Order: sequence, then C-alpha cells, then structure tokens
Amino acid sequence: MIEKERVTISDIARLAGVGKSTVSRYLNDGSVSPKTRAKLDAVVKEYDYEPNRFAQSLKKTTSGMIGVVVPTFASFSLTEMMRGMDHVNQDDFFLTINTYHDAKRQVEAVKQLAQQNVDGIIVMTGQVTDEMTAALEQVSVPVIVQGQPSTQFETVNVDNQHAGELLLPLIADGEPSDVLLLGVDPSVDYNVGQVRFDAIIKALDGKMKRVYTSFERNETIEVMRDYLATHELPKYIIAATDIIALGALAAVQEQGFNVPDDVKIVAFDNSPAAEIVTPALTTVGFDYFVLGQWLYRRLKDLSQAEPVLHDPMLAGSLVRRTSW
Amino acid sequence: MIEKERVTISDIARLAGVGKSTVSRYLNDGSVSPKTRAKLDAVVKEYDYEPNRFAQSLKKTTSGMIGVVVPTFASFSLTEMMRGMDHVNQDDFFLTINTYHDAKRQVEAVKQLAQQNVDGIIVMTGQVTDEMTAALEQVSVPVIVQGQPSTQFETVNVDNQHAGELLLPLIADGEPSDVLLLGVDPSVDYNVGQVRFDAIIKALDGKMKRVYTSFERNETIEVMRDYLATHELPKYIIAATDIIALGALAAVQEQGFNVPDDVKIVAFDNSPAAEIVTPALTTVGFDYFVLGQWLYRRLKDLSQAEPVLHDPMLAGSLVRRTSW
DNA sequence: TTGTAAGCGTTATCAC
DNA sequence: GTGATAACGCTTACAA
Repeated sequence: MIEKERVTISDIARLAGVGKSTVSRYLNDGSVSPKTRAKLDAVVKEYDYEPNRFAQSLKKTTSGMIGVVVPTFASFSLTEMMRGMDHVNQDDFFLTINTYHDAKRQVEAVKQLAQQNVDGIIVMTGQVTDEMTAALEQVSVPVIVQGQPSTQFETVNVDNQHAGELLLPLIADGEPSDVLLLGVDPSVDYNVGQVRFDAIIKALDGKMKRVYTSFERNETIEVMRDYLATHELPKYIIAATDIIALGALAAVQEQGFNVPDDVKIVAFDNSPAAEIVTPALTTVGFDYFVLGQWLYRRLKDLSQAEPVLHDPMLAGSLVRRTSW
Repeated sequence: MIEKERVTISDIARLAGVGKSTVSRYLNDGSVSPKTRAKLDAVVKEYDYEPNRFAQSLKKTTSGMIGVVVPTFASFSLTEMMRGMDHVNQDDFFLTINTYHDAKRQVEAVKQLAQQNVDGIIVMTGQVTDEMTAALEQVSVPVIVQGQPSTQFETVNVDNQHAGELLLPLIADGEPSDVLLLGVDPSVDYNVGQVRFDAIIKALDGKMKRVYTSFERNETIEVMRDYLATHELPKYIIAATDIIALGALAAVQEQGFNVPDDVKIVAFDNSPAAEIVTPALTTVGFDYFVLGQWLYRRLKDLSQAEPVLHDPMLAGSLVRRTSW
C-alpha cells in the first residue's frame, strides 16, 4: 500500500502545458489536435492519471452505480440472476444490499441506495409492502421489481402461472385429496406461495391439502413431521421450491417411506441441490441466468428510451428426474 | 417514480434564513444554537433534505464504500462471510465484484475499485498472482486478503493446516496406499489444494494417492470416473471441499459402491449440501460467519490504528456424520 | 482547436 | 454561534 497523492486534471494540464478543459475534452469527446493528443497521451500515461469519480459524478449527476436489493445471497436463483446481470453489464457497478428476507431492511435499503445516487434500482423480493411502495415512489431513478407482480413498477419475472400448468399432466389421474401443496404463505411471497399453485388449485377445484412452511429446509422438516404425525401420507407432494422439497424429502424418508414409490415429489427452481439428493428431484426449472440479463437490459432501457409495452415473463420447463 | 429536483444545502440555508455553513455545522458537529437548530429541524424535515454524497466525498476524500472482490457468489463460505460482514457493518456500503474464478478479472476488479475511491478492499481469492500483487501494491487504501497466506498483505483466514490435522485420527489405522487425496491444483488454490492436506501428507509420508480436479461437482464426477476405470477403489477419500466430495460420492455410487462400507469419504467446509446427500457427509466445518466479522473489523482497524501483530486464523472442527 | 471562468454541493477556515 | 469565502476536481458554455 503505497501512498501516492492523487494527480488531478489541473496537474495534467500544467504538465502538458495546456488548459484544464483541453484535458477534459481529451478524456471525453476527444476534440483535440493530434499534437496535444500525443502530448497528453504521454503525460497521462506517465503520471498514471485517473479522473476522480466524485468530481465527475458531482457534475454529471450520474454515478455509474446500480443498486440491487436482494433477499439473500444463499440462493441459486439469486446467484444465477446476478451472473446474468454481470454477463451483460456494460460498465456499471452493482451496489448490492442483502435484506435477509426482512421487509424493514428492504425499505431501508431502497432509501440508502437512493441517497447513494445510484442510476437505477433492481429490487428482488417476495413481498412489496406498502412501505416499500412508498419508498420506491420516492425514488427518482428507474426501478425494476423482480419476484412479484406489480401494476405500479416495472417488473421482470419468471412465468409462475405457466410453471404451475406444467405440472397438470402429472396429477391428471390422481384424486385431489392425494395431493399436498407445500408452500409459503402468499402474504410472504405471492408468486411463490400462490401463483405457482394457481393452475393446480383450479384443476383440483381447491380440494387438495395445503400446508405452509418457510423457505428453510430445517423448518420444513419440522412442519412435515408435524403433518405426518396427524395426517396420512399424501401420494403427491408439490413443493413451492426445491429447498422446501428437500425438507419434505428428509421428513418422509426418516419415517421410512420411499420416494417415489410411496410418495412422489415435485418442486420448482431446478437448483443444483435437486441433482444431488437421492432420489434426484423432478422440478420445474427456470433460466435465471437469462432472467438476470433481462433485468439489466430492461433497466438500461428505462434509463434512456420510450416506455415499453408490458413486463416480460420467462417460461420454465419441467425437468424430469426420479422423485416423480 | 416522481421527479423531485434535489434540494441543496443552499436551499435549506435560504429557507431557514441562515448561512450555508451553519446548516453544514448543524448536519455535522452540531455547534448551533437551540433556536437555529429547531428551525433547521423543521426545514430539513419539511423538504426531506438529503446531503449529496458526491459533494461530501469530493471534500472528504472518503466514500463510505468498501470494495469486495469475490471468486463466486455460489458458495456457502462466501455467502456466510458476507453475512458476517453485514452483521458487524457500521454504515459502509459494499461494492462487490464477482470475478468468476478468473485471475484476470480479479486484477481488473482491484483496479476498478481503486478508481471508485473505496475506503478499503477485501479480496477473497484462491490465488494471488504477480499481477494481483502489483495491482494491490498500487492501492492507497487498506487491503485484506482472504483465502491465501501472504507476507505482503494483511490476511484473515481459516486455519487450514489445523483442519488437516483434525483428520489424522481417522486414518491412523489405515495403510497410506488406501488413502486418496482429491483436491485442486495448489497453483490454483494453495490453501485448499495444499495446506488442507499438509498434515495428512506428512503423516502418510507422501505415500498416499493424489488426484486433481476442479471446484465443480460435475467435473469431479468425470475425474473420478476416469480414476476408477484405471485404479482400485480406495478405502478412504479425503476431498478438499464438500462440493468435490459430492462429485466423488456420485461417482462411486454410480459404480454400485457403498459409502461408508466400501469407501469412506470426508471433506472440508460443512456446507448445507453436506447434510442433504445420502449418506450425509463427515466434514471439517469452519465458522465462516465469524470469519466475515473478522474481515470487516480487521479492515476498519487498519483504516485507523496501529499495525497489528499477526494475521488471525480461525480454527475449524470435525463434524461427524455417516460418510466416515 | 483552445483556454477562461463559472458552476456542481459540500466542508473548512476565519473573521466577526 | 454565525456567515462569507475559498477550496475539492471535474465539466461545460462561451470567447478567443
């Protein structure tokens, strides 16, 4: 860590024997004579000049930073979306805030990002509370919400409705009462807790069983233990996420049941975990890498151009393995 | 998204009928009379004033941002460390750059962060290349390296040497030739690829088998397939990470072998994946959440105070499950 | 093409 | 305790 005092645009100007604005032009538009350009090339290289971002941003009122609010880092869909965003990123920095699934921290995050003068905000969330809506309305830069439908804000989502329809053939022969829907409270995550099941609920005329748990595997194990202690083993378990399915799997296996012979399990997400358990999970996969690319591109679009017609939805597909 | 033109410190001053510097003092030190304070309280609240960070940073030459260079987001240790950092974070923002295990991007990331005027940089890496060293030397803010030993830079690490010693009792009775070390090339990650095995190699006098793979489960499956096609099944497999162990597990199971009866497997990290596979993995766990806290605290220390004596190391512990 | 000068929104100095 | 005034490093009219 070497102390090197910063060389400024004035220094460069003086050293090159030109004016500040010439240096500025040299760095930006580029309307300079070949002669001065050459001189500046040399000086800038020699002194390893880097413009001060704060000064630049103070003038330009744009920061080159995009705020990202995420509910957790420990999630396949999240890391894939971020990878997608990185993949198409031009030269923005991502200022990411992890809210740990906390609605209050989520609101705080938006306010903090706004104060940091980010050029746009991407919010990944299961829940857009009223406070959140209020906070997002205050923001003066483009905002995209991922994870929930919204009429107020731009959204980019996977098509959860369609994903649920993909499972219809699987339960075509079964009795509604054979089916257990294992998900989260819709008020916590409407897309995951409700929309993924909509088609199934409609097909079964609401006559299936339904249990709520959290996104955690361990908690789901508890929930399923309790359920199995007081109910018959269902023939089919449809879990809202792979992780939830993992909990159900562990719970039924510890009771000595066989999957898929005694009970079949299907889930959503197609995360790596689905492949490593025994039996491997049949699950509806989404290309979150592509979704991440959409997110970034959409945000950049909003920063510049005309409003777009409607919010894009990414279709998933059923990946058949051995759990169903 | 409502357009609200920013209200500046001058606006507040004018509206409150005081000078700019009084407002500034009000916002910072606080040496103002009760009367003006009350007036400013009101005005600031009414107009919802927020200071412009760019202007502040331009003056103060500090940004409130900490740069974090990570090799991937899709890793338990990484997400836990970030959680630890968040947990003790005072009010810094993390500007995180994912390098996707690419040494070149890693160097780029450091340079970019330096240009962003971050107040410090935390580098998580398996590999400190010469270019990386050069880049880090250019940086004028505190730097901490996590993941590799270093004599030049401050480090905060788990104690990989000690972690390897923890496995010595497991192989005390075995023949050296029964043991397969399954890891990564030390030049790719010295700590994970070499130091974790040091104690074992010494104890076995270098007479065990050793195979290199990558950090990927799928690639490890391939590597192990090839290995098993040309070698006898080892009695013991010691994998450098849980994910690598997962690959080995899948490869031996697809050959019909039983774990732990035919071959025992142990690994390092104690990630959630270790719990969900069958059989569950015996593995050396580290408290990466605590390590993350250390990282942040250490960086803040370096920003202010005296140099510290030596770089801290966090001990791991053996978590026994059924794979060994 | 070039340079001068006036800001951008803060903080810091220093008389009052 | 207060308020001009001068920076901080850059961009951008505007004149030359």
